[in-house]
Amino acid sequence: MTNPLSDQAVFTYFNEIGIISQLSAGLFEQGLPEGLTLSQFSVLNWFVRVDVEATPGRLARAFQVTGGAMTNTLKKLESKGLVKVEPDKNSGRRKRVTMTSKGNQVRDKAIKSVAPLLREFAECFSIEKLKRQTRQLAEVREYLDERRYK
Amino acid sequence: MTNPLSDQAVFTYFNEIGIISQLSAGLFEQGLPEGLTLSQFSVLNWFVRVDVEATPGRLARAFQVTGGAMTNTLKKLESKGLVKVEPDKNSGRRKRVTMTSKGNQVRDKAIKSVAPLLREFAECFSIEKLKRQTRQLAEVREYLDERRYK
DNA sequence: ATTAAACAGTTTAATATTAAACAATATGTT
DNA sequence: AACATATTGTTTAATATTAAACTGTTTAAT
Repeated sequence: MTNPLSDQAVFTYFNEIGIISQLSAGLFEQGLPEGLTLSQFSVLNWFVRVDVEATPGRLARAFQVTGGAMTNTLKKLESKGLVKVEPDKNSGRRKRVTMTSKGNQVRDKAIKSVAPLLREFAECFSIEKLKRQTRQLAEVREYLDERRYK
Repeated sequence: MTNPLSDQAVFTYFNEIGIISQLSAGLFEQGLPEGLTLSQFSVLNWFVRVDVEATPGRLARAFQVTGGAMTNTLKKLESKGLVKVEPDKNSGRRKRVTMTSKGNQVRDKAIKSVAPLLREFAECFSIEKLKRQTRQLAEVREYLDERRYK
């Protein structure tokens, strides 16, 4: 039995998320240096937080984008000299992506430029609440990810 | 004084939101009929939930997109015969947008096609929790919206 | 009444993304 | 060993979006 009320609740939920995604990405990118996009910054940040090397496929999976999108992002980063993309010695179809020292510097600069934005936000919203929300969001994200190819 | 830990928490929060936005829009659009995009469906849905007529500008503000984006969305809807766009009799620069009866039918059909998706989701996540989260998200959305043009 | 400013909507150029087709390489089965 | 299949990454075409320039209209100020 369908329940239009709960349907509407679910729809509204995702609608809010979509708008926040759009607004936050816009605000965030305004603060980024070197014409970095959010995707590009995210890749640089990944190299600091997760691992010092990666394959394009691993990055694409990490950010839930298509391989084509990651190819594009990496090309932009490479043309700015922020990452290095080399053939993998052990496998002819893989590539090995690493961050350059310039990439590291630009990432630090980016962190500094957006810090005021983030701090201002953190003043208005309790970090504890935010973390609680993040855990709930992660559950939803995992749910959606599982249903991605159905 | 900067706090990198809370910066990271805020960043992770918006990152989860961005990924959910992407995944949910993709899943949702797969279920939509007539090649409707999420934006197009959202406009149709608006006419049922909010008002029977609108201007392009009002819709653009409601969905937090640029005027150009709304022009594009309305053109697509108009070419499918789902909305009608007329000059406003009282003002030469405004236009008057209404949904056609076909638009109404397609919206109903769309609601029906995505209902299983929404219902499946509603079974996994308590509606009460969802509504609580939606209220929190709305606060964040309002915050971002206020800072949009700073 | 003129003129300047604000407003509503469209157009243009640029871009990030997707899905699908493609090339090259690796893996597994017989 | 040979061949089919899967994997990895790139390319291509389409599209939704943005910012900025532009057109036409209304409002306000003098």
